[in-house]
Amino acid sequence: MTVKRATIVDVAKLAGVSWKTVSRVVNGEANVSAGVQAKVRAAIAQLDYVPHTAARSLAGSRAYTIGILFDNPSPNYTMKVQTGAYAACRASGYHLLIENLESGRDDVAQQIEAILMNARVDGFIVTPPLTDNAAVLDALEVRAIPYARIAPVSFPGRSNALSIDDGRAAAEIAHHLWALGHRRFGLVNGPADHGAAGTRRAGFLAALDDLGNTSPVSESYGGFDFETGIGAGRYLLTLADPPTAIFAMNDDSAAGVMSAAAQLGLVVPRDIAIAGFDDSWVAQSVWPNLTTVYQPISEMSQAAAEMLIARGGTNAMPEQIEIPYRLVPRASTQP
Amino acid sequence: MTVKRATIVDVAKLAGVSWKTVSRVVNGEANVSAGVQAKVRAAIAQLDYVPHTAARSLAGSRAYTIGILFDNPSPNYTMKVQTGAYAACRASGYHLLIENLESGRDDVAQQIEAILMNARVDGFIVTPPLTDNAAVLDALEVRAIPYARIAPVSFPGRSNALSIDDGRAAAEIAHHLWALGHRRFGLVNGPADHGAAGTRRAGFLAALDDLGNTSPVSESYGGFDFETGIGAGRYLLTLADPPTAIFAMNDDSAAGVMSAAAQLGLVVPRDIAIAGFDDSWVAQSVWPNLTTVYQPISEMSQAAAEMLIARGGTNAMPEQIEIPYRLVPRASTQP
DNA sequence: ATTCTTTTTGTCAACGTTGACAATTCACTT
DNA sequence: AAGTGAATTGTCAACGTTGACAAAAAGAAT
Repeated sequence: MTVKRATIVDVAKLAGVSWKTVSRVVNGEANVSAGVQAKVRAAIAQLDYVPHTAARSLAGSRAYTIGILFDNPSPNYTMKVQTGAYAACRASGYHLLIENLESGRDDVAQQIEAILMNARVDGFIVTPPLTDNAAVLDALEVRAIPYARIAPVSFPGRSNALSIDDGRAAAEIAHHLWALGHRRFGLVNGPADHGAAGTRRAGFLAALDDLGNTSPVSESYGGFDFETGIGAGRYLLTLADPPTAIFAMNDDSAAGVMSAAAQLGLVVPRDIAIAGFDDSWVAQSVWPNLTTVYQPISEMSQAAAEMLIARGGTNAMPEQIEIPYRLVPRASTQP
Repeated sequence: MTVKRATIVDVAKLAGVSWKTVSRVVNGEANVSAGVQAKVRAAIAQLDYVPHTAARSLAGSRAYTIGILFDNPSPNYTMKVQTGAYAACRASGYHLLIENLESGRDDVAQQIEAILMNARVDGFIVTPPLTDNAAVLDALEVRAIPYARIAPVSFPGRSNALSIDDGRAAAEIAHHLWALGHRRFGLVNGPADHGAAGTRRAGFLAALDDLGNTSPVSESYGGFDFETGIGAGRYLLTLADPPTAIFAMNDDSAAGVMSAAAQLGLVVPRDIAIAGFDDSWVAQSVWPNLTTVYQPISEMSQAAAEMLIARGGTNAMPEQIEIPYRLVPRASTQP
């Protein structure tokens, strides 16, 4: 029924060498003469040989699998993470495993336990907000499971990490709005536990100071979602002296602010300029399209996966890599 | 460094039985006396024993992994599929593997080849639009890889499948709009290759006929995305005798129509009622919130995974399961 | 009691690969 | 020509589990 797959033994027989030699070629080990290499490669191609992952990971120490540990309410974000990691895995013949931790529940410890006990993985890519969850990081380290964090905020330097310069990106937003002539600003903060939101806020405020802004910045607090964005927007826009430009810390809440503006009869960007952060899918699904900062999520994720594949199994000597972001001006802040 | 994991041998020693007996208990095989069962379970619990997936799949025939084969531009959709499948897998100790096929490229055959050659999976969950891609289905069947399709349209009965009654759901939309007093209707079609869109269209039109509708339904054509939704909406709304209610075949394009309405100075739902399909994330991210049909995507996906896990490895005797949908009336069609 | 089933438990060889180590070959020195 | 060390290739035992089959124990039928 099923076509039986060729094994390393078949290849060895065809090439006229021992299996071990084939193994060496497959794994790119040194010290195999060019002639033998060629013979083996030809045999592999002829038989369509593909190593049996389960056998490899049973015999060796690697699992040939990278895991993603996530708990992100935003499907857009999560999918981007996956896309990047997937590309890296496919390139190296690795598999991608998805593990969803629900950190809102009260059995987090058990969930981690269950996941890590079962997971046969060469490393985990950890995404926000888990990146800043000490329990998660501890659990990984106790088991000596390598991991890389994407856009972490707390515990700098604790692990392999990929990030962008949130502060400078927010500052660019400030410059952008300032250049458009705005002088009264509003801010929609993220959830308290999302550290990057804090960094963005600081960068934004510092930049305004540098620019010589004197009027106080109105701040409102919300989650990172559409719903609370509406509330925050309504609050800011009904102040006695409302801002003419609002910076929301992510796109979803920016979309909420736009909705609030519409409900109040305000036209974007004529009456109010709005900027978000992430360049997620919403940014181009609202009208007018949202000015935002492109966060290279899949690039970060891809780099994370490559890192984990390359360094084969250690948390020692963590690497920190910064990936470039990009300001994306769109209609929502047009003059 | 790493805590060595207990193996089946350790458990057997502790319980005072042979490994094979432990294996039997772990796999829930029949013919193990109650007393031995209890002893073995106690030993397993005490040692935190978890079977080694790679070893199992090497020795046995199962891979303890379910794959998702997708090529969906909508992250929301894909994430829902994953969530459902993940729940089913976790419940049975299975792993979830993600494979992304890019059917837009011209090397589809090679991609399938590469994926299926490498994939050690007990079955694939296939999502639209791949569900209706003959090359994909053929490739799976040639290799005798079990699979279940989610919301397929073409090739009915060809495989295990999970679906909703698209036609009846669209008919309910028609009834809903009719009951609100609308008599002039517009339709935004989906891409030609998306069969479910056709089914929805047919159901919608048939229902209007049944209701005694006499005025012709204006149709426009678009993709399934926001961008083309705008174009379709603008077309419909600038007709000489424009509709008072528009049904777009998915939420993204419905959001586009709403945007077009806003650009034309029309107020939803006062001037124009708009309904979508899917109850995706956008539906609640636009204002006013979108009336739509809840598509139980993660339920379908979960059922698909359970099916594949349960029937352990065959495409014979495919099962067809229908999952209930739900009309979700929201503000966009409010009187 | 004795035999015959049936149920329960055990033994052993795969499964396809890697890692440790041994053996061979090769290219230089002397 | 022999000796040396390095480069290349080979052998064999794991890895942790399942499947096929054998053995033992327990029940049922005589």
